[in-house]
This record gives sequence, structure tokens and C-alpha cells, in this order.
Amino acid sequence: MPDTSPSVQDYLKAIYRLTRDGRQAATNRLAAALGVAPASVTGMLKRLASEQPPLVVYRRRRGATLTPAGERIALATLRRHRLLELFLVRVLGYGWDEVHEEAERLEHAISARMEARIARLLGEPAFDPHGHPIPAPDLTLPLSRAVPLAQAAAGVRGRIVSVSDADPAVLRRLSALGLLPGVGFTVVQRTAGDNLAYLRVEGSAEAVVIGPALAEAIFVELDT
Amino acid sequence: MPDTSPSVQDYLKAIYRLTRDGRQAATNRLAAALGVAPASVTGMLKRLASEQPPLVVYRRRRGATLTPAGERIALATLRRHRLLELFLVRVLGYGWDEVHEEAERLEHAISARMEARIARLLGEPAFDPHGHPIPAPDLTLPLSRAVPLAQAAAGVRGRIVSVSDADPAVLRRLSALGLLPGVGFTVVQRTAGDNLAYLRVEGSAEAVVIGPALAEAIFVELDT
DNA sequence: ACCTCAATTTAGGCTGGCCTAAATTTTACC
DNA sequence: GGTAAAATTTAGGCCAGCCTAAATTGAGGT
Repeated sequence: MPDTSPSVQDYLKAIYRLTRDGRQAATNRLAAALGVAPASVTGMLKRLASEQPPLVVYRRRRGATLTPAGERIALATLRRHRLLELFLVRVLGYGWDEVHEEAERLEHAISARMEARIARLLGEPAFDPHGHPIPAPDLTLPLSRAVPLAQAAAGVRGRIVSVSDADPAVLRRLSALGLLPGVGFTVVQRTAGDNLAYLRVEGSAEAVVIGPALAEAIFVELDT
Repeated sequence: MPDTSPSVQDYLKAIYRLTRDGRQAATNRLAAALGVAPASVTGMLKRLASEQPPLVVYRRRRGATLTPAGERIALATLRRHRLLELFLVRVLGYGWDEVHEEAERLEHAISARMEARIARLLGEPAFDPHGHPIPAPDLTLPLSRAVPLAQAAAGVRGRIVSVSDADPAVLRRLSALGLLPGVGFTVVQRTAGDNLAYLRVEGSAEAVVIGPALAEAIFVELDT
């Protein structure tokens, strides 16, 4: 349990993520993501929907989506989060598996001025240390053709673009395997039954075995 | 009115400041400092006094002082605040009159790890950009013999050590007058009636007139 | 079509921290 | 030493956001 209640921004960010696939954000999944009871989510969604202007569109028993105003806030928060992650790595020497929590707290505390100064110091970057796109100041997202590794067929070559940043343990495992953003690889083999991927990392002779969970956490750009 | 309620740390910091002169922190002054009603302060002081361990010693109608535990928290918060101020100036190029508010929010959001990394990056500094002492990691304060300018007699020479950081407008006025930490000066004259100080800044021919309010905001080290 | 069950919402309640107004105590002055 | 003013505390409420338990509803299997 997080020691503090999720903020409005946390709700919007969570809806943004659960909504990326075009579907509605379900009460239960929001509750799980935010560490509160489902009943609390219902209450908050009603509040956010009746804000002026409304931040979410809420349909009873069907879930929620963001309005343009809500999406702006979500993207602005995402921008701050990812800028901070990069800042922590580049300026304060954090490991890439240590930045998520810290950024999670800082993103609520920094001013627009500080956001701008950090971005300038970092050279207006477009991607964070995990390879995730950083929304521009106008909140547009830089393009990337990344796809979960789970969708890569055997024989294909590609490059790792980003990895999910939610779980530090996963990040450390990836690090240990040498699977960082930028690394090239070939998919040697896929097994249908247990859904394993055998990856040969560029420059290394050995193949690495990736389970289904990891394969969902690694995003890659595939060669055409 | 601040847009958010003061935190426990804010209460402790305020008590710390009001208590520096050895007296008790009065309810009214705390209320003014924190932007809440006096009745709210009474309630919070009771809570802080019954915390385990107690953070303040509260005596009905007499005010509050910090317990050792409370003072540790106050000093730790002060350390974070002043480290952040220096960090903002040195790393992000803030003006020294712009850092207070930002640090006020950030001091509640950074982890011990981040505090340590910032301190390391800055070379374990002992004073912030306003000249205020930064508590060491063990929370001891570096010594300084600073005294408010208001207490300097005519004819005395000295050096500005620090200035109060609470009011950006004051900071800008001081800046404009060339009254920054480190600057040497001579007190040319004092007037008893309206309590003015005439200061000749080292290297300049003109004297500067300082009113009583400013004279309380400037801390100086006097030559023996 | 129905029925079960998982998901969701409603109802009711709690806590923390704020507020105002009224009561009380201290202080300070004559 | 008495009293008016100032400071402080008490009393009583409000609000946001959380919780649990109970009621409702939609959806998939048969």
C-alpha cells in the first residue's frame, strides 16, 4: 500500500495507460493500479467527470476514458515523469532501475519553470532512460515503431527500444542479461507451448531465454 | 493562502524558527507563519505532542518547543531545503530570489538517496545561496557568528553573511543594492528616531540607506 | 433464455485537518 | 488590583477521500 493517497494526476495517468489499447479503463484495474478499493475509484471517477471542465468521460459500469483536458494533464505528468527519470540518471547518477519511484514523487512537486530548466539542461530529449517517448512541451508524442518482443517471430532481427519501467526487479534482470535500450538482437527460436523466446544478442555467441512475462516488458523495433 | 495544508514538517520547521531565541513558539505566530487559523494550530500541537515519540512539548497557553525527535526532523528538513536551494542555483541556473518556493515543495518529495546525491554533487556544502548554514548529515550546524545588521553600531566594519530568504521582493531589493552574501561594508551612520542605517559598501563611494525592516533581514559578521 | 458469478456501485461510516464562533485565560495598563 | 484587550482553547461543523458491507447489474456458459 502506498503511504499516501493517489492524486488526481495519478488517476489520470492510470486511465491513460489502461486506455492506450482503445478500450475503457475498468474500475477494478484502476483500483489495482492505484492501490485503493474499487468503491473509491467509482467515487473519484464521478468527481473527475463532473469537474469543470470534465477530465474523464465516465459511463456507469463501463469504465472511463480521458477527455482532451484530462489527456493533457496525463501527458504533462508523463512528460515530467520521464524528464525526471532522465535527469536522475544523467545528472545525479541514478541507475536506470532506481529512478521510477523517485520520479513518481517528484513529478507532483516541480514547477513549470523547473520542468523547462531540466528539459533545457538535458537538451530537450525525446526519450527517457527506458526508451519511452517523452511528450514534447506541446504534449505531442515523438514517434516510435516499438512493439512488444512477445510479437516478434523467430528469425527476425531488431533492436531494443524500451523496457517497461514499473518493476525494478525486472529492470535488474534485464540489465544482468545485457538487454538494454539500443541493443541489437536476433530471435533464434520461439516455442509455442510455454511461449519462450530465444534471443541472440548482437556481439554475443550465447542465446538468452526470455519468458512470456519479460517478453511483454521489452519493446523492440524490428528490421523490415 | 497556500493552496495546500502545511505538513507536519512545516509545523516543526516553523516551531524551530520561532524557538531559536530560546522562547516558546506562540500559537498565533505559528498560525501566521503557516497560513492557518490559530485554532488549527492548537489542534495540531496536541497531536504532535501525543505522537509516539512526541515531537513537541506543548504547554497549554504557553506555546510549544521541539523535543529532540522533533528537532531532528526540523533540522533534516532544513538540510534538504537548503541543499535544494543551492542545487537549484548551481545546477539549474535559478536566481537566488527564485529558489525558496520551489525548495519548499521539493523538500517533501525527495528521498534520502536523492538528498545524499545532491549533497555529493555540490561537494557537501555548508552554506546555501543566501548564506544560511546547511545542517550536516548528522544534523549539526556549521558555526557562524552572524548577527542582524540592525544590531551593528555606527563606525563598525563587517561582511554580509546571509540574508533572510522568505520574501523574494526583499531579495531583489538587496540584489539591486548590491547587498549579497560576501560583500564587505562599513556602517557610516545610525539614526535613532527612524532607525535607519547608512552603509558604505566596499569599493563603492556612495552610502546606501537601509530601513529597519531590511536591517533585520541582513545578517552580518562584524570585524572585532 | 437463464443463471451464476464477477465486476461494479451504493450506502454508511471513519479520519485528518481545516474553519468559525464562543468561551476562557493571560497580559498589560491604569 | 481591576478591567479591557489580546491570545488561546473549546465546541461544533465541513469536506475530501478512503474503507467495508450490501445491493445491483452485465456477461458467459449451458
